[in-house]
Amino acid sequence: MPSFPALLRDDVTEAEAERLQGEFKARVQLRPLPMPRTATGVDIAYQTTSSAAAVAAAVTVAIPSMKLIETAQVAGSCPFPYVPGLLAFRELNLVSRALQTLDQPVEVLLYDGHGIAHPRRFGAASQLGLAFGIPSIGCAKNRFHGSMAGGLEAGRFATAPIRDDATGEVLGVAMRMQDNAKPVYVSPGHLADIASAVEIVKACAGGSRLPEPIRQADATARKHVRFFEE
DNA sequence: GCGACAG
DNA sequence: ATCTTGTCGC
Repeated sequence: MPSFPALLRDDVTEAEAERLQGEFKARVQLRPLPMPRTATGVDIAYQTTSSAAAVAAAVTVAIPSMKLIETAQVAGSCPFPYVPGLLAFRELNLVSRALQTLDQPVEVLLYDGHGIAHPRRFGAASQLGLAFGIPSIGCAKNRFHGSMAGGLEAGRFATAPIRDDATGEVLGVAMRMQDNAKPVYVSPGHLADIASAVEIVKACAGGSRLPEPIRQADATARKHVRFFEE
């Protein structure tokens, strides 16, 4: 059960959503997180770009074997529009419903989006982790807030810091999951720090560009979205 | 005013 | 995010 259900609402206005982020962002905690035994990836697949029909999936795998432990998926709607900075209000309601159908406890959440690498240091990964009081890590496919400092080497697991353009504060890292692959953007969500987040995402590396828990959640969600449409 | 803009 | 075939490469 979530500690802060308000962070999972999808029936708020944009103004209310921003107010909620401002109210809760200070409760995010960054600290070392010991290597967990499992990681749970979550993702959503939509039937249409702008519409609400979607399927959320949660997949728990063992670390470091990446063997499947449990998977859950739920179909529903995401009525809140996509607004840069407010992704949480579009996705977390459905995501939370998928999470609550898991039988096994969740040790750390890997979210397909940013954590503190966000204009208000409160991306969807942070909001999800805080809502449930569970450690979370953001792992996004594209940069959103901040810029990469310096160059990024070509090899697997090469990293480069992502820092706030105004303050210079390091918010996360860009990291290649495979040689020469486009990097993913890793930032702490909640109850983890940058170093821990990087080590955990590394431990979840498989053979693709995305960490295995997220790749599997993505695959599961789109498979079911397709099935529900037919 | 002109870009930038997670999914 | 999603619409989409073949094609280049490991």
